[in-house]
Amino acid sequence: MDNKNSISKIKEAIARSNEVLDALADLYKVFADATRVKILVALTQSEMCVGDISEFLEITQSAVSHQLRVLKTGGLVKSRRDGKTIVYSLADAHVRTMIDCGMQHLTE
Amino acid sequence: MDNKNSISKIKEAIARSNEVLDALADLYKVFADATRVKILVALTQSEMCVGDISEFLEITQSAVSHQLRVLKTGGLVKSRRDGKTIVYSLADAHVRTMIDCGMQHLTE
DNA sequence: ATAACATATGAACATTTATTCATATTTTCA
DNA sequence: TGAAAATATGAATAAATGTTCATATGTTAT
Repeated sequence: MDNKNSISKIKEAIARSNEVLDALADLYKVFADATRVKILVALTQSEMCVGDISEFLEITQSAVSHQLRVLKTGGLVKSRRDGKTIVYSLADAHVRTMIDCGMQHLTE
Repeated sequence: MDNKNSISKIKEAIARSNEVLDALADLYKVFADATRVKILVALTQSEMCVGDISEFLEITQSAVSHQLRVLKTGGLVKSRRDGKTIVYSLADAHVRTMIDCGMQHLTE
């Protein structure tokens, strides 16, 4: 059957891009947490240090620090030291695009 | 301080859109699994029944069914009955856009 | 009606994940 | 140098998640 044939073509295509699709899921995983999303959205407005984020999200400094590590490992934020504090900001413009893309889906 | 002031402005903005940001994280959650991503990408090529998906992903029919429910609850796929089988397809064009957006981030 | 087929569902289990607590590290300033 | 401040890290715990197994539901064809 023709349908059968095209399904197996798709199967091959998926198998070929298996690693990419795993990476794609991993990328979405980084966005898939309310705390991280709020951190990212906040960083679209201004760079911030850990203490500021902790304060305005009203969660412990440790929790923020752990989540920032996830975001940094995922390549979504970068950091620089400024005296005693460490200032976080979005890694690049793509992050903003990803958020906008999701928001657009929500608001249809 | 001016920085202090702008941080508290951002805090208010985040608090105001709290529910939206929770929903945004929930949306990303639906994409945040390799099995679901592969199902979605497959569906960008052609609508498919559960058995086809199960076969080409080489996972049990039950697992596929469970994941399709997550995708459907999340509003990413829709289904229609065709005789004995149930055919799944992408819910709308936004899904494709979300995937493209993620892919673009990966391939920079 | 009943057998066969396709899909859905619920319970159980293992794995992952987010947070907290305690503590380590690094920098500033007295 | 030593105390204080800001951040990072590791272990522990609770909650969420994905898969499998067994079984239920719904559809077709005999």
